[in-house]
Amino acid sequence: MSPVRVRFAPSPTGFFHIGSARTALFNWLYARHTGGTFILRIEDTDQARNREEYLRLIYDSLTWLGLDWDEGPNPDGAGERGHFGPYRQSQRSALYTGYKHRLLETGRAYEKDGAVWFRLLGERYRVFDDHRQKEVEKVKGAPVVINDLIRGRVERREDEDFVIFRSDGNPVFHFVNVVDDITMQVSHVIRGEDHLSNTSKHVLLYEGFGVTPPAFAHIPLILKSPEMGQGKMSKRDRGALIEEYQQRRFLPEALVNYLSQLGWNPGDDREKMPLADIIRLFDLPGVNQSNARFDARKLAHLNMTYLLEQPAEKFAALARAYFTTQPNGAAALADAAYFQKVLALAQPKIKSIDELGAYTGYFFTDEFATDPKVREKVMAKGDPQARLAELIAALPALDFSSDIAVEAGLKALAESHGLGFGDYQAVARLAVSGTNAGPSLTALFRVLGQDRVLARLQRLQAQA
RNA sequence: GUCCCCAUCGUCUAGCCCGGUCAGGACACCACCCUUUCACGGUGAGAACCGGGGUUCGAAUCCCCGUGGGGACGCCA
Repeated sequence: MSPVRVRFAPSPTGFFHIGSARTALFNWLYARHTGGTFILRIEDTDQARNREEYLRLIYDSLTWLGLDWDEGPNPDGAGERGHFGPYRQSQRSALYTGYKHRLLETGRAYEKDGAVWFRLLGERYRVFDDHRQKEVEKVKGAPVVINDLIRGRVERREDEDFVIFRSDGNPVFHFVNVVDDITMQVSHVIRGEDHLSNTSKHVLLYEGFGVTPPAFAHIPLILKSPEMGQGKMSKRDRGALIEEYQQRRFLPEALVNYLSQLGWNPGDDREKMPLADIIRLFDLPGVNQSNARFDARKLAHLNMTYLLEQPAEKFAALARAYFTTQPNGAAALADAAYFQKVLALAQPKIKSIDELGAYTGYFFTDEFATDPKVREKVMAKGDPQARLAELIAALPALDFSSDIAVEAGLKALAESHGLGFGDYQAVARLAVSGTNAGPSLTALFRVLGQDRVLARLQRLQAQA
């Protein structure tokens, strides 16, 4: 059997979105599963829309996801690797011209209106096209049969000659795609189902060149989640761009894990699984045929489970990188030991790194916001002023050496007034953090320290 | 409009190929437990075979027709 060679062939005409990422992932997984080669090819034949920054984004996104390519431009953009290059279509024009002449010479292509057209074989007739509202020439030829690895046998009839070189002299997608796959010896074309109806053109082109087509595998599309509306996910949809997850500092392994299971599954109940297992179990016949809707909540949940199991040092590194980019991040990073203690409280509670700012804000500044609703509720119940006064009176003598000590001290305080711990909790929490959610009160006290806690209790007392 | 693909809980899906298990898991939602808050975790509940015809002793599973969803119909990729 010939070696597996697959490619991901994005065009740098826009942001890198979730659907592209999954197509790249499935190609990459298949290459790694089979011990084959993963090629990155840049389809930059649309000169009007290509942008250098989008190219950079492709490299960065793939690298961030951990989808390394064996052949293609180097990730830093300088030079390339592999023996089938160049890997940017804009640099392959001589090759395309050669292949164009082959078709011209055999009569499978002809010039018209300054463009070059691929000639279909069969009986010709003219008919009015409803969709385009004009009369066109059609060809009645044999249907093209595609034996798709995921869809099975698909039959489609191509009935019109189509342009392979524009009148501006540039080749079009269908043509370069096929020529590149031939010359790069691509064995399996794994791409979105939106290309299924293009495939008949491609197969015809292969036949025109006298080349056996590669195997095709058309994967299902990613649709918008129900609350986002109908149709396939587009670049404009919230959560559709890889960049967003990168900025929100999702763990790439969580995103890869989630994406791998959108249209594929290991055949059992496992969902969270190490990449090595995904690679081992992934195969084309296991890919689903129906489109999948993107579920941001499930992704967030998966990210949380990954976050939970990160070693403290790794979590700290992620947190540092995050705070470095935050407006008030310097304050958080000022005291490394204190920072570490705060992170220990936050790690088991957040779903993604970007929640860190909101979750830990009051640890790093005294000017934190107080939730007005929480405040109203807390101050309306029981006798918060009395509890505050008791807390303030007891605080100088409170032992802050450990959670246990803080807890014992607070319990003793409560008992001395014939009350329970719970009678102090809400108001104390409001005073030190401005909210009603967060780490345990004892941890909150201990990490914040005696001075901060006292000052914040007094401040609330004065305000109320 | 024409062509192509698809169809199991709200969502991702197992089961389908090789008909016969209370149609299983996960996310979300709800309840309870754990918890001195909020989460996490645990337990439990509700929740699906799109409809109609066949084939068969028996259909989520095989076939056909509807319906619904998606995609493609560019000198874009």
